[in-house]
Amino acid sequence: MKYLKPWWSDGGSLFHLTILLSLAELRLDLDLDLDLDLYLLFPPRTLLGDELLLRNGQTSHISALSPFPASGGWGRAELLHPKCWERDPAAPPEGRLLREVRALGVPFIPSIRVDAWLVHSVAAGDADGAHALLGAAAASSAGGVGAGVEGVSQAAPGGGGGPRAVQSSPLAAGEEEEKAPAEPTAQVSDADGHASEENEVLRGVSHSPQHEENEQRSSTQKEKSLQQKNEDENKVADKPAWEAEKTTESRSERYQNGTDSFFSLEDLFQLLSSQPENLLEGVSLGDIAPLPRSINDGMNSPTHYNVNFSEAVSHDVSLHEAMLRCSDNTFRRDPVARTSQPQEQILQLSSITNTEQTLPGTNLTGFLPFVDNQMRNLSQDHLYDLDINILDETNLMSLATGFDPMEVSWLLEEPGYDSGLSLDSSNNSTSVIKSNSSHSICEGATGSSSDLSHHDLEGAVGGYCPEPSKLCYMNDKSDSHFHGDLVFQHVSHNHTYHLEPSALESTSESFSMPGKSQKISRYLNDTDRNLSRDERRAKALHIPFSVDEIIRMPVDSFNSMLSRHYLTDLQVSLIRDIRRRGKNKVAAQNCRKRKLDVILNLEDDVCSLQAKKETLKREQSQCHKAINIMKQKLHHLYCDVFSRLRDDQGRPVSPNQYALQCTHDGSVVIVPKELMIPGQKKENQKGKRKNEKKN
DNA sequence: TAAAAGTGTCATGCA
DNA sequence: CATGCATGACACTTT
Repeated sequence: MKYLKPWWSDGGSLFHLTILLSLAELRLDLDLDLDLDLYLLFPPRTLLGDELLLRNGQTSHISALSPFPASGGWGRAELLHPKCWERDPAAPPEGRLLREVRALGVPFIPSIRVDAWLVHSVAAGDADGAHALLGAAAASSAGGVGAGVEGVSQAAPGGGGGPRAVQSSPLAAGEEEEKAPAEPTAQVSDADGHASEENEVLRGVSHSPQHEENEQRSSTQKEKSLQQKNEDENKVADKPAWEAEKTTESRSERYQNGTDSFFSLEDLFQLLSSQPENLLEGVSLGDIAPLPRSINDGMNSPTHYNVNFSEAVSHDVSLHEAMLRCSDNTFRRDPVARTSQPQEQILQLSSITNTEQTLPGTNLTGFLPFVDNQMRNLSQDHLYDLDINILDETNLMSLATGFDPMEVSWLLEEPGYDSGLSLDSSNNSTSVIKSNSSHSICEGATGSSSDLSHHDLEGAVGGYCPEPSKLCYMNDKSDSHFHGDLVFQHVSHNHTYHLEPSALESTSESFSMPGKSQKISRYLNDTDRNLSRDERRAKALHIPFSVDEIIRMPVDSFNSMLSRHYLTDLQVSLIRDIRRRGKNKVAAQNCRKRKLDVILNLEDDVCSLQAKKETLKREQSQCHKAINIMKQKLHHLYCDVFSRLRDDQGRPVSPNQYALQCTHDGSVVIVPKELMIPGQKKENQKGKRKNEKKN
């Protein structure tokens, strides 16, 4: 194992650590000896040439990136550990980071980058082996870097001993050192020219005289620490992981009480979380799963590794991880310098990246066996800058940040999210992803830019973290314009409903993704869960108006409001969308009410008409009855009349031969039936039949 | 678990 | 032309 010792300042260890939390692919397991200053830098996006050392042994790099902003994309801030304040009362009560971030007022997603880089890799000397590498390049401004170095290739001796090599890496490193004491500097320089050259590039100040001096110094320290470490390792070697963690914790305490202060990332997150306007609002330490004792432990075996991953991230996120490595700060901050990366290396890495893209998924479910040896060597060479002390004397904590691009960007990608902006323009940020293929680790880092943008949009504005446990990215003001544009572009092109499925997938945008809402809702805390989507969006974008206000406000007031406040295009767009949707929602509700009222009214009409019908039927039957009664009376009267009638000869008049007929003048005459009007004749006949039947 | 009801949203047309 | 409103249609959620 090779470790590059963090450089030490007069006041203690000042370890500049790079932690790039890619929302998609990066995950960091680390626990570092951090003390005085912690510089947090906010990468607007991953930079070209950034290497990703994957825990599965793969090495990747960023092959396509947007230009580095001329203004300097790296926000940089300082966070002071409370212990530092104690030592330095004059130190500001809060880190520059917080102050600067507060001053930003722009969306940012917490991320952490401390000046040096940290490498965590499973590239090993053999194909199946794995080793963990923790690298700490010195900050360019920070002076030399001690280098307790062991051969990387010795991390997993015996080939096929990956698990063992991983789990016992620190110990194994010590053993290796005892058996064949490695000369760190010599190894660095003894590496083949190619590797050395790359190391030169990557390690930057590592080869400075001061650095060499520090290396020697740190080598001594490393040997001491190795002895201590080996003792500790032997004590805890057979203990369960949790016991090992306890041991590590106690060791941490010891370090805290000792000369070397201990400052883990957990401390960092706690510190951040303790801030009133904390940047990592809601960051749950539960999501920062403790690493099993050491990175190496975490790298112990694929199985163990996976288990840790699953446990480390308590969400259903796809756990991708990688360490984003860069040579040094200068390199990282300077795009020109960055482009000076050896093209060969880039190409090689690119090829690996491309190979990686073909792999199903990136959640590192196992160690990939096909790691190219050359690549491995390259990785090893790049991993010289590792300080065993880091593993040795630090409580290795897992910063489990397995981000699934689909899930970390849930807010923006909520089904139906519509920025209200045009559909037709291309999605630049997406194109970046596509250019790198959307599923590679490399893309994960690169894509994290866009993903970060999502968070920038949704979660980070004003420091709001929609998914606190997920969002650990910080942006700084210098990046805001750059990042903001990216964000806006992304959202601008994020209309969902006419995109092809592939596009939806690539943009993590789904208009109808079954189960996604539930998935999203899982990430919402109780407060946010009660909010509507627009409310969450408004909250995410830190829109200074309530959704209700936006919707109900008269158009004049609305327009004046928009003009009065300085709002980004994105905010204005969202506000208009909110207003449009809100009004339409009310309109739809009214429409449905009206529709329901119409239906209810129609039902009432039906009921009343049915009642009326029944009434009429009853009246009809009553009329019929009355008519029949009248007819009966008429018949009786008829019969009575005829019974009294006599002809000229005194004989009774038969009603069968004669009928009574009213004349126009009102008189009644007896008419022979054959002389009767046909209608009257029939009527009389009917009456006769009825009477006969009744009789 | 399937079906119905409810809801939000979008597209479209009209005023 | 911008805006509001109404409404059908669709997808999704809730019952």
